[in-house]
Amino acid sequence: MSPDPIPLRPNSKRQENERIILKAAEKVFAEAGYGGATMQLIADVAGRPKANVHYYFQTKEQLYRRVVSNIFDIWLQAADAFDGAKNPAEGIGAYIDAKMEISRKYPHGSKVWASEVMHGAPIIQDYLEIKLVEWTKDRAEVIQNWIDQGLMDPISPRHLLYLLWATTQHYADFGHQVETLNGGFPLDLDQWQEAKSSIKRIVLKGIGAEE
Amino acid sequence: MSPDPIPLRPNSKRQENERIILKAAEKVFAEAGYGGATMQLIADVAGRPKANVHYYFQTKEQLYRRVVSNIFDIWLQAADAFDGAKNPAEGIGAYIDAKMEISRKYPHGSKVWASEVMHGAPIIQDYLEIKLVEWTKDRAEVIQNWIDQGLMDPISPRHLLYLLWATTQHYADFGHQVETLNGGFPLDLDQWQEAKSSIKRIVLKGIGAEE
DNA sequence: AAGCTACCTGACCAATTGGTCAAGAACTTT
DNA sequence: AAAGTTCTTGACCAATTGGTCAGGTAGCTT
Repeated sequence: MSPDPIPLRPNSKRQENERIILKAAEKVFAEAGYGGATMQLIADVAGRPKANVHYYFQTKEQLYRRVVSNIFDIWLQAADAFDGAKNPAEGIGAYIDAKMEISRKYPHGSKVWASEVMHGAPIIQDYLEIKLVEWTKDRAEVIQNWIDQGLMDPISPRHLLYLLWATTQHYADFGHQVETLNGGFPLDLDQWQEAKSSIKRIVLKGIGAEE
Repeated sequence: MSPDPIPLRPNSKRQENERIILKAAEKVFAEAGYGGATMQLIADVAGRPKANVHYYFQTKEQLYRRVVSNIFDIWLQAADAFDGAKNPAEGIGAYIDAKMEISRKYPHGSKVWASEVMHGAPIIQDYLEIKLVEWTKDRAEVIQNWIDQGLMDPISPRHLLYLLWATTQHYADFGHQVETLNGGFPLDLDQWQEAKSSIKRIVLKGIGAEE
């Protein structure tokens, strides 16, 4: 019934073309939102006819889902920085660095993710309810351990995590605002560095975890 | 040529109907984004035929612009909390309270605003480039004064403001995520209180401005 | 060179979109 | 009660949308 053109052994051509389309889609979804994005525009940005996009991704929703889960995986990976550490200053410091690098390197993906969650996560509820809940629980426990060991002040781990997420995402999601307030120019590398150290300074001192 | 049905002395009926439509529009724009929102859905939520919505707001963009500027004005008003204060703990503390109240009371509007900025502020560039730039400059000066008076640590005022905006907005914009991580329930009043005091505690200590 | 599979795409379609309009209903003002 | 204004809305339209499909090409395997 369904032709289902997905080959058994992923062809290199398919992989490459999917990559190009996903990159274009990420940009268009980020700039226009899910509802505002059109398959035609994605096709144009990817430099191919619309039917070709539909050859690789049958529906708009499938394409969108791939874009979202790609960035979500990157997002979760930043947790590695968290895990190896033996004290809050090291762990949270590294986590801030990692998340800021994500905001800098994947601004489109960050926006797509933010947009998705903001609109009630209609497409990736399952991700949120399983992976994220688990991830948060683990990390909150790490923080609680630090508190119990007297390595930092007794602060609600959950609200600390929200502060970290919000602040680091801000530089991607509200990048346009940040840019406007920077005289119309994107932050340069020095300014990114300044942002990172400002955040780390406030947060680490704020939770009583200075080195 | 254009009928232009706007009466010279704003009728009370018009005011009331505009209010109802604006409220419905705010919700729909927040949940679906500008591109995903439809005039038909807004009309349905407002409980009136689509043509009636078009009677009060000629175009989708005009309606949207009104929704966005309404929330932006509320957002800027929170600055009052900032201004009256004589030291950072009081000023920034009050500002955090005010912005958290906005997140709690106007979650739809906050999302619309966030969405607009995230997509490059195509509709309200002018607002951003004039009002916001000015507002930020003023507030940054207030913070700089506090620093110069030795009332707080020497921290980049700009990045501190970003941290405040991001964190307080988070509870509205990412309300769905917060709710999911709260077992599927919205924060109750005690939890909002806990959020506020956690943020204040971290930030005020973090900038060296404890009372 | 024949056969198979993956890839490609112009033309097309049903559904939905923002927006219009004309004809009338409901108020105010005179 | 007539005249003028504001409000209301079903029916309609041109444009755009996501998605389909048939007929073709390119490249590997035998």
